[in-house]
Amino acid sequence: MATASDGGARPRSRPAVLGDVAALAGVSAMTVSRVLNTPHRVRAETRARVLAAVRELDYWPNSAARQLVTGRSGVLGVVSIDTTLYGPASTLYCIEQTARLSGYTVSIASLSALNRRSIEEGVHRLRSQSVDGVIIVAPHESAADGLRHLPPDLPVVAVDAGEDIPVPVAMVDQRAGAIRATRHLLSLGHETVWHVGGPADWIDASGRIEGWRGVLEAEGRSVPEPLRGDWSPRSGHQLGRRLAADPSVTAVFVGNDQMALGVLRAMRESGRRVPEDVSVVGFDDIPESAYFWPPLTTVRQDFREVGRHAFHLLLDRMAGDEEGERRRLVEPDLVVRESTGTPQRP
Amino acid sequence: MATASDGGARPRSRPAVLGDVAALAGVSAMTVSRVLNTPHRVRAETRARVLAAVRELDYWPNSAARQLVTGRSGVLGVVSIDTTLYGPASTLYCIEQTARLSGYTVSIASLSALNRRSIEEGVHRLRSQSVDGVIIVAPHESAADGLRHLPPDLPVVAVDAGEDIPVPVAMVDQRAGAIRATRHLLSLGHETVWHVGGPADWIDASGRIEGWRGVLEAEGRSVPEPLRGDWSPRSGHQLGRRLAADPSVTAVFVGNDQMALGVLRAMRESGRRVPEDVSVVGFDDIPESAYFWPPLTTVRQDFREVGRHAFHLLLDRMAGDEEGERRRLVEPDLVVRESTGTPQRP
DNA sequence: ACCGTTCCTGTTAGCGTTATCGCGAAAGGG
DNA sequence: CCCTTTCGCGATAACGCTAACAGGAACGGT
Repeated sequence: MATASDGGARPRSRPAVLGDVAALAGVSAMTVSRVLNTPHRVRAETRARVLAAVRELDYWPNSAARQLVTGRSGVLGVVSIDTTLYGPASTLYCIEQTARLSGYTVSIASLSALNRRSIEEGVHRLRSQSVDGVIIVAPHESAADGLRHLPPDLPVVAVDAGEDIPVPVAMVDQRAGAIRATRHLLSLGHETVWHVGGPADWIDASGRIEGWRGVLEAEGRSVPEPLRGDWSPRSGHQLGRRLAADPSVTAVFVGNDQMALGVLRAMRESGRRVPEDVSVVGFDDIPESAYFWPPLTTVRQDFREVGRHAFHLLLDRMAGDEEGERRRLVEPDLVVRESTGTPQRP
Repeated sequence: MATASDGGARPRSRPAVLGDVAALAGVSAMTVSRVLNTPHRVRAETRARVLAAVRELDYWPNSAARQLVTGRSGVLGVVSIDTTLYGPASTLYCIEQTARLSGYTVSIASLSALNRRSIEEGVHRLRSQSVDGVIIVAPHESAADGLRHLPPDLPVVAVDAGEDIPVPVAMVDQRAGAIRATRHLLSLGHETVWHVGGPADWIDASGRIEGWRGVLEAEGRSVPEPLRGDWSPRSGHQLGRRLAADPSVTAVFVGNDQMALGVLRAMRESGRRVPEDVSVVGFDDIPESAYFWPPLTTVRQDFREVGRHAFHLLLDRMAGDEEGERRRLVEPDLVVRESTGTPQRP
């Protein structure tokens, strides 16, 4: 034993283990374990002695050993697409914050590609690190296939996913957001509303299109063919030019704020004033939106709330609730700024 | 044994362990372990039999057991401030990508506050999950104190940190970026350059101020008092108004792109044209910058490169290189767009 | 006085993996 | 042909912790 030759415990080389603490406190290893896990089951005086020894030796439990015997690791996995994007980054951030409060650590696996294989691989990487559960942030249609073929014994929930998948889902109600944005524009007096949407296989993009189309149809307005961008300002700019060239366009609902930025620029370049000639609404409410020119009317998504919901759904799942909630929707808010107004007819 | 009553191995309830594979392949557990860790030390034929059994049973090693005996977990920790910010998010993303290629998983600990205690707590959380090493992303002066009081036996590197700390550092050369931005403005013919900087205790903010001031002093120009914002568009807007009110201001170097956005808006609101009346340079090159109005001249930081460097520094550290590199700087690039030009004197 | 009960602590036996040593067989060297 | 060396594999003993049981002491009710 190294402890013997240490002659006390001062210049310890090897980190202290349970046995060292037990020896110093004059109790069994089991009692030390109990002090750490179920303190109320140990006499106050003994507990104090053990805790003193813990502090003296600077003892910290070995998570691997604990995990080996309990079967739980206290680690959650998050499989996510590009965490550089505002939405996923915010969601991840909030998942971590929430998880921490409940004593969980979060491990991540970012995806470069997005398909069944990459998702399986991401889940697998985390699983082989023995995570207790996994949250998947992959808002793509193509991800659904991955979500249907998960290891059956691993608790999983998804953020932003379609309707017909076998895991619980937390997400912002995209339809509701699109409905609010579109109604807002109609209520200002616009004949109809054009749409610049996100890429075809994004769940969010589809939801927003549905909501937008639904309102127009319900109100009996003409439904222009939606344009599809790739979320980037560049694509918004390109598509914005097409819309700017059409004088009948007076209101545009854009799928996210970054593309809306591109649209704003395209309008300006084409000499169409916002909001006098054309009204523009975005989606997301990124921190920059309020400082666009003009400040952007947009739909705010509470990603923090989504993260919280996802975590709690997962917690239910890990507790074994097979019949828990299957879907938690977060209501988005319309933030009206200066990029929308009553159309001014010549 | 559950295996016995399983009657084969088809409807397994309990996940397979090493012993199950060994039994099926007709070898000892140790041989299976060798096939997985040092395949070349096993006869090809035996190896094939074992691998077949591994596939048949869908065996995956238990990381906790492995870790318990080897002492290594294959997990890296990243302690970071708000990973919603573009810089930290990008860095984190790239650390994860790089780490994955070397077989490491990444666990995260975001900080809400930033001081010695919060950093120690973050490092501690990860450490108690037995990470093999930690990367700290905390670009604050106040973090330095935390960096000086780390557990001595844990490999740690930092991203964005001051000069006098005892761990290796990877970062963008902020001074160099500021120097390029300032020289660019002077070369266009501006008398001097104003500065809107980040919060006082941010390392990056200090570096940018130093670079900016250094150029002005070297060129014998007057050095205006720098203004300090908080990185947000809002603060850039407020400070931009002050600058817009001063007709002698013709060039502004702003500490990040978001504040630059606010400055652009303030200038416009005050009737000062960019770049005809005032030139503006930002820092970061966030994806939106090219679509600001006007498109923003800015300094691009390659966060991906920073992430890569940080990981490799940590790898050296974990290999035991006490005397490895201590500082890796990444050169930033000036991206000239349309927010800068020759001052037009009346 | 006796018999549950409750409280507190210890003993034993793993959890699933790899380090280490050992042994027989095959291979190389004189 | 004998003596080393290498190769391929197995037996055993940890790694550090907790589940499960066991047992003694103290307590209260009959």
